[in-house]
Amino acid sequence: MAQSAKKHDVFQAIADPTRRDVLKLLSKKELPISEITAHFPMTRTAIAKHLVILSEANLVSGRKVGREKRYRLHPEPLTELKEWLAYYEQFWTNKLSILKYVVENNKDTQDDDK
Amino acid sequence: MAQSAKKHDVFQAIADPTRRDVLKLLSKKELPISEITAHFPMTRTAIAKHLVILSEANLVSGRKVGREKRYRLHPEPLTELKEWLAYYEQFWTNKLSILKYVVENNKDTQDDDK
DNA sequence: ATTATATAACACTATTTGGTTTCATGTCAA
DNA sequence: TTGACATGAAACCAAATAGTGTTATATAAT
Repeated sequence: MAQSAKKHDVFQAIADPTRRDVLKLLSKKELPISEITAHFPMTRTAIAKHLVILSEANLVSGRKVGREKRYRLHPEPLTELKEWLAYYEQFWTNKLSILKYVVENNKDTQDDDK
Repeated sequence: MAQSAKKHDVFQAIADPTRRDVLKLLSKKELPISEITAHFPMTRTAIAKHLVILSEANLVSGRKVGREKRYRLHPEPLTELKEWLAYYEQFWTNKLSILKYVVENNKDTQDDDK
């Protein structure tokens, strides 16, 4: 399957909450699809499709180990996000009210379930 | 369709290239829909829908001025993106090739480690 | 070799998305 | 008031996504 086909970019890849959670999971360690699936209320096939999208954005890659395929995180494409974001930082680095916003809306969606 | 303010989050809002371009446009100055539309190869209605999505993510707001509605940028919700991204910076701050890339493009690498 | 397991490959459906056209409403200016 | 302009809203359409289930293939262990 296409690993470099840029059908999906990093912006689309992280738009989905499930995919963000998958990335978070894989940031801890390499995992096979079945183990990833165990953390979500959906089928393995659905997770596999999410992994395809993440792969197309080059955010993850899979390597076969025996009969399972282990996926691991590739954070590099996130630099594109950071680049994009950098442009807008000029608009808040001199606005202290933003800090207030961050504190009041501290919605970090990281779940460290394992 | 009930437009609850959080139907679209910032991640979904910026997933579309057109919407990212709209944000960039509005970062220069406040603009009415018709002027925004002039920059894109699509109808005013399509742009209006994108603006609804951006509004739901609180990335833009519109105020009526006479018979036109001027939209302006609200960069604050992008901090959520920055927060999310900060978690992954740990994975490339020790990868010097990436750091080099970022530095060479004059992007500051402040880390909001959690 | 047989069997159990992990993943791949399809086929299908429902929903969402991004876009259109059409029509209605409201505002400015002559 | 009338006409031009700007927006809002609805109905509709095509394509892409996200999900399902089933079947096939490859590998590991016995």
